[in-house]
Amino acid sequence: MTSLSIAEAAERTGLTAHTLRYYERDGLLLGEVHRASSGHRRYTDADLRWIEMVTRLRATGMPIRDVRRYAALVRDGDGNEADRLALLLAHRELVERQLAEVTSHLRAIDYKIALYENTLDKSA
Amino acid sequence: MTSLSIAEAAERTGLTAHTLRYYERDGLLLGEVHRASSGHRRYTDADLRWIEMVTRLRATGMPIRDVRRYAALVRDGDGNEADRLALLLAHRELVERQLAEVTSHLRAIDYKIALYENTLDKSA
DNA sequence: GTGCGACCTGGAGTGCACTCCAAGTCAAGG
DNA sequence: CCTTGACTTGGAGTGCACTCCAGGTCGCAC
Repeated sequence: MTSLSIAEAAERTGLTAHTLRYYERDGLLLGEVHRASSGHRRYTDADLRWIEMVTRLRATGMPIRDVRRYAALVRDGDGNEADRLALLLAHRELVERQLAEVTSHLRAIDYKIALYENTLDKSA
Repeated sequence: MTSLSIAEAAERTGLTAHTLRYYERDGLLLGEVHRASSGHRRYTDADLRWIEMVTRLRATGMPIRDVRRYAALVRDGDGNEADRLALLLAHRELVERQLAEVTSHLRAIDYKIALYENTLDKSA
């Protein structure tokens, strides 16, 4: 169980140190990150794994507020798995709808691109 | 060529009247929307088609700033098709990367979902 | 024991994309 | 004429997610 400084954790997770502190302050983590005697944060593997999950949720567009809610459920421990599942399922639904929407808009943009490529071919 | 009030245009485009005014003010449209003698905006079919394109660009994550740049190119007329194409191609590239990223994060979340479904199955 | 670099905190600031407000205009209905 | 409702404007306000700052602490190297 290695334990990393905030700078190292930032590098591992792809977040900034600022963001790591912000997530902790805002209740997105499972608790306070352990501190060294100096008061500096020390991130465990478990911390990093959780932060990776948070990153996945954020990268798929889940608002901070909902990540916080999910974190609260996990923090509360066993017994609310159904709630966690419901939250994740709702999120997946949303993401899939968004993926479909973006894909369809992208196709329309592709069509436009093809038009421009045609125009430029002819004029060349 | 019908011509619609801002409320009607809002309904057709799925944007709010506020947003339509904001887009116009911010240079995302191809020019000032025509006004009735009362000073009220009157949207033409061409306006709506352009707004639809803006909506597609926005819905795929293009920042306002870039939509404005694209609008400026179109407004400037013939001769810069290569620039427009480059802008759209760059955008497509970005969107595709994002789609891939979101999809891969979603798969990881799906895995988590499967774990919860398992847990709940067993305990049921 | 002084300087340095990495870190700490509470709180303020930033950028983006809207979103809303106050005060006013206009055309139509009663 | 007066009211009503849909609109106009410039500008202020909001929500989100960071991002940064000032002032301070800690432990190590010189």
